[in-house]
Amino acid sequence: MNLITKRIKGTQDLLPDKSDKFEYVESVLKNQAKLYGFRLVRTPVIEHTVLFERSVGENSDVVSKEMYTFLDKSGRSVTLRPEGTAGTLRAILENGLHNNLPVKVMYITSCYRYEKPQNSRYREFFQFGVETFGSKSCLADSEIIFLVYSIFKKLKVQNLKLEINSLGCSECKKKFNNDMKKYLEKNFDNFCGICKERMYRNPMRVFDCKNENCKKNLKNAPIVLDYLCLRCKNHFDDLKKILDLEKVNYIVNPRIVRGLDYYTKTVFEFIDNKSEITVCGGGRYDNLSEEIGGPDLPSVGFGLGIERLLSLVKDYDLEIYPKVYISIIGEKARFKAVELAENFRNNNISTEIDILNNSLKSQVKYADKAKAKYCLFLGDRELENNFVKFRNMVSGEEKEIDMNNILNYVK
RNA sequence: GUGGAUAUAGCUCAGCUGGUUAGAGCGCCAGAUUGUGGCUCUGGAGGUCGUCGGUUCGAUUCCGAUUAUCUACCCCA
Repeated sequence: MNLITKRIKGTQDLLPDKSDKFEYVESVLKNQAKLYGFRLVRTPVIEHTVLFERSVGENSDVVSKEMYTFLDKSGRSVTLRPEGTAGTLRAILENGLHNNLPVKVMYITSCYRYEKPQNSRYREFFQFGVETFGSKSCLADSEIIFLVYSIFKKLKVQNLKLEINSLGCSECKKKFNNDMKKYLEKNFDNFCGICKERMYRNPMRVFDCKNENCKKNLKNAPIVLDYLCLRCKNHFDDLKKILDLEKVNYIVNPRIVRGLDYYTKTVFEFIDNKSEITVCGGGRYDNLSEEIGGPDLPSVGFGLGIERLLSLVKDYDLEIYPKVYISIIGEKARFKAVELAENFRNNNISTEIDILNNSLKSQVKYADKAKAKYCLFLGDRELENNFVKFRNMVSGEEKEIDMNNILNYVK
């Protein structure tokens, strides 16, 4: 085969084999979130570019080099969403939902980032996320962490670790960044080029560098947690207390800072022990609403990578098999078979029928592969005497059933 | 953007230091079994050997370029 074109780099075709699993996981995500009181929102894939510049942060890698941004026909700069939070918050504010607090919403959407694809990393990927708006309380933080936990439990995903940290409010962040900058400047020559740039734009992010040398030089660097004001410290301590009470295991890692600029106070990541890949990341973003022109609206949420989650889900249960297969023997039976099939389907019985004009043998073979429960045979003999031959595909048992009674039989 | 690997049938892959007609397994279709799946046997369909160029009497094989895929880094879900 020589197609004129293939799928776009970093995108995936979701074929029936995998889509069953996708549907299953999606239903678990939605059901668990509903248990916690989150309701679904859908926002457009496409937003004005400025929304992401302001929220995710112009200096972040996501905005500065990974966005699908283009001018539409009227010359407006628009962007395919690179994450779910900004659009969700925009929609909440624009539609005035923040007048009834708290607002708890979830979303499952595709996101787009123009980067080089690799393991568990795509240009089009699916994100599940929840956001709680209007609560300063660490109960809101713990609630979403419990939700993630319950999802993994339900899906039987194990070997994940939870790392948490607190970045503090804007005051704490500012003080820390100042000292961090001083520290980095003192050791300026010991850091790699990227870090050197970062120390001026967003010093905290130097912690994300994986360069061994840089890591070494960070050993005596200031620690965010030492800079928390009393309120932030209490918030973080309370969160830990609640997690302890519910026996949720976590590691405090003062080095996780996250790449999206909007995070404040609590941040957390669920990391797969084997691959070290972050499956779920989130935290608090109390200033984001004001950043995009909204009121003071404390918020907390997370994003969870569906593809990454799918690769961790081993077994799942989803009945998708047709119940009945109708095999057709000879020309005359075709119309009767169609009539029967439609009758079954109208009665909520999933039914398949030969549409390839295949031999009877391959028809039954197909029924077997499709895992149909029953196979019906319709040929001249049956038509003449007004019955249907009925075969139980599991036991192999066969019966002749009166045509007028067949519906009750397959039910 | 930087590094590594790969590209042969629908899928997974063989193909020796270059040599007639490019193979296997699985899958698909058919027959053995003239109206019946799972097991077995037999046959069949299906390939511009990623693309372009070079070396050669001759290239799937060697060389160059290009594209695509995978993978590591950066970053993130």
